[in-house]
Parts: sequence; C-alpha cells; structure tokens
Amino acid sequence: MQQSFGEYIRYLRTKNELTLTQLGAKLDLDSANLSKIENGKRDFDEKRLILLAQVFDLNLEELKTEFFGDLFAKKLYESSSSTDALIVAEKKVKYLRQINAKQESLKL
Amino acid sequence: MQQSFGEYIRYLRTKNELTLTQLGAKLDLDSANLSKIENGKRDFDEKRLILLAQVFDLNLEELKTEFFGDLFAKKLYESSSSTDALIVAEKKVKYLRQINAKQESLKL
DNA sequence: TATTGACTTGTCAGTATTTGACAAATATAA
DNA sequence: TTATATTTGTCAAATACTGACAAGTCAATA
Repeated sequence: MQQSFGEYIRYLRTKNELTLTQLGAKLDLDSANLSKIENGKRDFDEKRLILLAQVFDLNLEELKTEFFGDLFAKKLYESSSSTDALIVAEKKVKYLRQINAKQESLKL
Repeated sequence: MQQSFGEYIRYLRTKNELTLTQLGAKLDLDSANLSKIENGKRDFDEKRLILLAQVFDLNLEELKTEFFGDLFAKKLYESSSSTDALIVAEKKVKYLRQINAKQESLKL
C-alpha cells in the first residue's frame, strides 16, 4: 500500500460502494469532513480507528500500523528529518516495553 | 542513548553546569516548565530544537532524529501498536520524497 | 436544461489541548 | 538558617482541532 491513509479510506469506501454520506454515518462523521480526510485536508482521528476496523472488518492492529506509519512519515517529510529517527524509535519502544515488563513482573 | 528526550536535555544541561534558570533563559523557557520537560511531564517544543542545537553546539539533524525518535516511540508505546508502523513510515517517506523529487525536476 | 445526488471547499463557533507564567512547596548546599 | 535549585500545582491565554453548515462544482439523467 503506497498511499496516504486518507486515500486508503477512499479505497475501502469505493470498493464497498459507499457514498461519503453513508460511510460518514457509520463513522459518526460529516460527509464534508470525511471528504477532507480522504483528500488529506484533515486528519483522521485516532479514536475512530476502532470504528473503521469494525465497519470494514479489518484487523485493528494492521490499521494502527498504517495509521501511525502515515503519521510518522508525514512528520519526517514535513520536517525534512532523517529516517534514522525510525531506528531510534524502534530501540526506544523496545526499551519502554522492557521496562514495563519488569515492573509488571514485580507486581506479582 | 537510551533515555527520554527530556533526560537527554538534563544530561546536556548538567554536563554544561547550567541551572534550570540559566538554560531556561537561553531557550526562552520558564525554569519550572523546563523542569517539567526534563521530568517528562511536558513535551519539548519542536520549534525550540534550533535553539537547543545552538546552545549546546549540536548537529540539528541528529537532534531532530532523537526528538522524533522519542516522539514516535512514545506514540507506539501508548497505543500498544506494532513497530511495523516504523517500516511503513520508512517506505512512505521514501515515496513522498520521490514524488517531491519528480515534481522538482519538472520545474526546471 | 432543470433536477438530483455525490463530492468539494470555505468558514466558524465550540471544544480541547498546549503554553507561559506565577506561587508555593520541597530539596540541596553553604 | 539562608540562599539557591528544583519540583509541583494551577490557571488564563494562546493555539489547534472538531463538528456543523452553507455554497459551490461536477456528472448523470429525466
């Protein structure tokens, strides 16, 4: 998938032959605002990912992966930053999870 | 470096023997708020990265890398999302830059 | 060509979040 | 103690985000 998250939503919507109004209703979103999201003029709200997964029967984890992948790419692109940040991020996530795992084990 | 961005700032500050008030002045930040940043209770503002680089004579690119690495890691950690998002992000950044490069070449 | 439905764009008030600032509490050291 | 450094809480102001609606374009078709 080499497209923005908004384009992905549009793909899902059209594949399922839904209008903006129809999908908007399912996502509790104004059709005009959904249009902006699909066209990259507004951001899709993270809290609506669950709903989106339900509507199209998608795996929430994969959807989050696409969502954050898109978000991070845009940030790096806009700020002309190196993708090295992604490597740093990976190490830090592992570190944070490891810390968390240790703390969890102490609770037992 | 396996620490938060706030801890990194604290490291830089103490290494250079500056007080919160002194560094705060250089960064145009209240010492109380800088304290919160170092302790992870507030976020460091992206727009102050340039100033931070100047104050400690650091490479801005590397600083951005650390900054965004920290930001992305926290997002993924908080949302319990897969680090696969980082791979997706890398592909998308390359794609965005490629598109941009093509458009730039057309301007000539 | 008038109508209809789908989509796009602009705007704006209400809401939520972030920020700067200050006071007060606590800690550290002379 | 006294002074300095740091932390924490709070709050108004600034900023950003969201929902909603009006008005516009476009394409299909009656």
